[in-house]
Order: sequence, then structure tokens, then C-alpha cells
Amino acid sequence: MPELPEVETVRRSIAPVLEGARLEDVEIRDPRLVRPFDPMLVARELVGERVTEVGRRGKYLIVRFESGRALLIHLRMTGSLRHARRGALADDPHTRAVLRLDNASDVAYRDVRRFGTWELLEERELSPFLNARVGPEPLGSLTAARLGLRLQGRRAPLKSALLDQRTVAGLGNIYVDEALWWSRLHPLRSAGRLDDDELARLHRAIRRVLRRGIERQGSTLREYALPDGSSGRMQDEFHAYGRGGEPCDRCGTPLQRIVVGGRTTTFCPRCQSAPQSEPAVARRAVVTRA
DNA sequence: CTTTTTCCCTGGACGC
DNA sequence: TGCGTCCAGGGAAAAA
Repeated sequence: MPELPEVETVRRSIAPVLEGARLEDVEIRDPRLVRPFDPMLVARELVGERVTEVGRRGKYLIVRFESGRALLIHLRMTGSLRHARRGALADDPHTRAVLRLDNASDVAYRDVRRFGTWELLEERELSPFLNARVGPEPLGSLTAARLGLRLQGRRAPLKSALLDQRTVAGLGNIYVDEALWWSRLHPLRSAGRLDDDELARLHRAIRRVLRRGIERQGSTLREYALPDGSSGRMQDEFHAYGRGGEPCDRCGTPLQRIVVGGRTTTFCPRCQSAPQSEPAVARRAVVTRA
């Protein structure tokens, strides 16, 4: 599942390919990708554009063009970008769109589950679009105090608040579970009730797991791959995600698997204990044996 | 306003 | 071998 480290890895790999290139042809095979717009019209708008910069905001890839317009690519669950010589990726049944570049190569968009989206925005639309959906960049100027302000007054479970992209940009199920494990915070803690020390731990842990994720070029579980088809290696360093029933790397207690806000959540019931003051929250949780 | 629920989508794993 | 069922989950939209 592409989260901030995966999207940033894709950005870094694909930027040198796209920047300066002109789109000679654009084929949008899956109309769902650009819904509710007409794929033929979107493709026609893109042809002839020259890429000036490939950026990222949260989990959005931002392909900027000379005209000032921008193509926002969201990979959602199983989306990926591949780069190869012309025509090499055309036969893949999961290729949903192809950008033909003027340097004799193609960038193909693959997406098995078709949740991904492409949005072509005018220059003036870009900031409003992103600001309405995405909070501060955790590897940017986010401080523990600012994180505290984002969580202030929120009664939702900490896990749910962190998955909300407006709280902090770019976290998904994997990196939230990892950050909560590192910060020793229970996923069902009320989001607005962390003290300063806990906020500092959480802030540090979020930055730690995201930085490490980028260093390891993301986590490859099934579909995620770099544009050259290679895999990330962060999955080898998971302490919580997907490890229900396995011993905690800190204390040996079996990790527990629960569902929070419809998302599978794995944590250490000993290291990440809920405080006495919030028993009602813990009791409401749906707990299943790992 | 906030929070929760439903829906979208495919393919791999699993039970029989 | 095949079929049915469950599960993975980001985020928009609807419901509460």
C-alpha cells in the first residue's frame, strides 16, 4: 500500500525520467481513472505538455507542466508507475494508462484494484485542492507541538486520527502501526489526550519510520514496486504491521490484532498499554485472537 | 462541526 | 480442479 515513503520513492525514481520530457501521446485505458471526466478529453489535454517538475504532497504525486497545470496521481492501494522502453508495458493487463514520452520511453500506470485516481488541475486549483485534503508534511516543519494542535479536541482513536490525511499527511495503515509501536502508544487512546511527552514520542516515531521507509525504498508486500520493477525492503523491518501473534521485539509479549475504524491494527498490549483513565475506550474495542 | 459506516475493486488464501 | 467466502484498505460520500 503506497504511503508517504513509497510515493516519495516513486517520485525520486520517476522525476529524472519525466522532468523535461514532452508527452507525445497519452492513452487512458480505464475510464475510472479520471472519472467523472472523459478519458479521451483528458488524454487530449495532456498531449503536448512538457513536464517541469515531479513533486509530492502527502500520498499525491504532482506532475507539473509548463502550462502551469498539474496532474495529481494517487496510487491508492495497488497503483504503481513503471518506466520502460517504448511499448514494453503495453501488454500488461493491469496497465491502466500509458504516457508516451519524447525520449523513446513510456511511463505506464499499473493498478490491479483500480482504486487509483488521476486529476488534471489548473494552476489556481492546485493549492485549494491539496489544502482541503492534506495536512502538514511530517518530514517538513511539523513539530511535536504542532502535532498536538492537530490532535487537540479530537476524541477519535489515535489510530483513526493519524490515518486521517488532514491530521498529518502521508500516513497509512503500515506506518501508523509502526509509529505507534515505536512511541509505545495504544491505538485506541483518545487522540486529543496525549501529554507533552507522549506527543514528543509520537512525533519522533512518525518521522523515524517515514525516514527509514524512504531509506529502504518503501515496503513491498504484493503490488508495490519501484518504476524499474524492483522491490522495497522496509517490510523486513516491521515491528507491528502484519505481525499479530508474533512476539513483540521489545518485550516478547504476543502482538495483538484488533480492528479500529475498520482497519486491522496490530500492537503490543504490554508496551503500548492504555492508561487507567481510559478503560471505556479499551472495552469498546473489538478484540480478536491473533 | 466530528465520527462512523458504506462503498468501490481485484486477486490471493483457504475450506470443502 | 473448481467454487464460494473472506480479506486487504485509501478515501469519497453518505449516514449518524
